[in-house]
Amino acid sequence: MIPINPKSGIPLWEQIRDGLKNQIMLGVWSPGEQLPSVRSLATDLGINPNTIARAFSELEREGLCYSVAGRGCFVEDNLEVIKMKRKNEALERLDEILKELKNADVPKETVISKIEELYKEGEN
Amino acid sequence: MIPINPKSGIPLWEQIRDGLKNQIMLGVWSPGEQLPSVRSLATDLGINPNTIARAFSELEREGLCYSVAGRGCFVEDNLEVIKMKRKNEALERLDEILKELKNADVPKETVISKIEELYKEGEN
DNA sequence: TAAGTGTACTAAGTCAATTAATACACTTAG
DNA sequence: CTAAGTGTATTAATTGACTTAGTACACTTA
Repeated sequence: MIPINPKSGIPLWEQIRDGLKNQIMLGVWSPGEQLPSVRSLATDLGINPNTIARAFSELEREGLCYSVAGRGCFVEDNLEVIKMKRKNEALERLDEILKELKNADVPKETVISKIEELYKEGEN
Repeated sequence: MIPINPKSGIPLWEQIRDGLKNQIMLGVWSPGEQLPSVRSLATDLGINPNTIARAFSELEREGLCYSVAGRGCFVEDNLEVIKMKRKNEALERLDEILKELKNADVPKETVISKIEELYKEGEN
C-alpha cells in the first residue's frame, strides 16, 4: 500500500508516482510485471482514477513503465536502460556546469581536485 | 531603453531585472553609479513603479546593486565580489552532480576526461 | 459480449503569482 | 523648512496555472 497524505501540500499524483517509483526500484514489482490497475489503486486509496493515471503517465515518461490501453501498465523490462539514460542526463548537466565554471575562470585543477576528493571518500 | 513584451508570458519584473542585469554586466552603468529611479523607469515603460521596485529588489538580492530609501538605487561598487559568489554557487552545484554521478557508477576517469576535453577547447 | 484496462475531455475548485493602487518614510536641493 | 524626489510597505484585484474529479470513450481479452 502506498502512503498518502492529502494534507501534505504535495500533490497526490506526485506522492503516488514517488511511492510506485520506490517500489519499482526496490524490486517489489519485477521487470515486465503488471502494476495494479488505475481503478484498483484508485479505490484502494479512495481517490479519482485520473489521479492515478497521471502518476502512471509520469512514470512512463521517465521510462520506468509502459502503458497499453485495454491491457494495463507494466514495469519496464530492462531497468538497466533507465539507469543508463539517467547517467547520460547527469553527464549533460555536468557539461553545463563545467562550461559555467570555465566562464567563471575556475581553474581546471580546482574542479579535478573536487572529483578526487569525492571519489576518495567511498569505495568506488 | 529596456525591451518589454507584456504578452511574452514572462513576468514584467523579470524582463526588467534581466534587462538591467545585462546593462550592468555590459558596463552601461558604472560601479557605484545611480540607476534610473523607480518612477522614471515606470513612466518610461508605462508600468507600475512597484513592478520596477520588484526588479530592483531582486537585483539587490543577487548583489548587483543596493537601494537606499530616499536616495536611489546604485550599482554595486565591487562586481568582482559578485563573480566570486557565483563561482561558489556553481561549485556547490558541481558537488551535487558529482555525487549523483558517483551513485550512478560513473567512473572517475569519465568525469575527468570530460573536463580535459572542455578546457582544451578554449584558451583558459 | 461483458468486464476489465488505459485515455481524453471537461469542469470545478484552489492557490500562488503578478500587477497595480495608495500611502508612508526618508533624503536633499532650494 | 519645504517641496520634490527617492525607495518601501500594505493591500487588493486579477489572472492563470495546477490539482482533482466527473464522465464518457476506446481498446483488449476471457
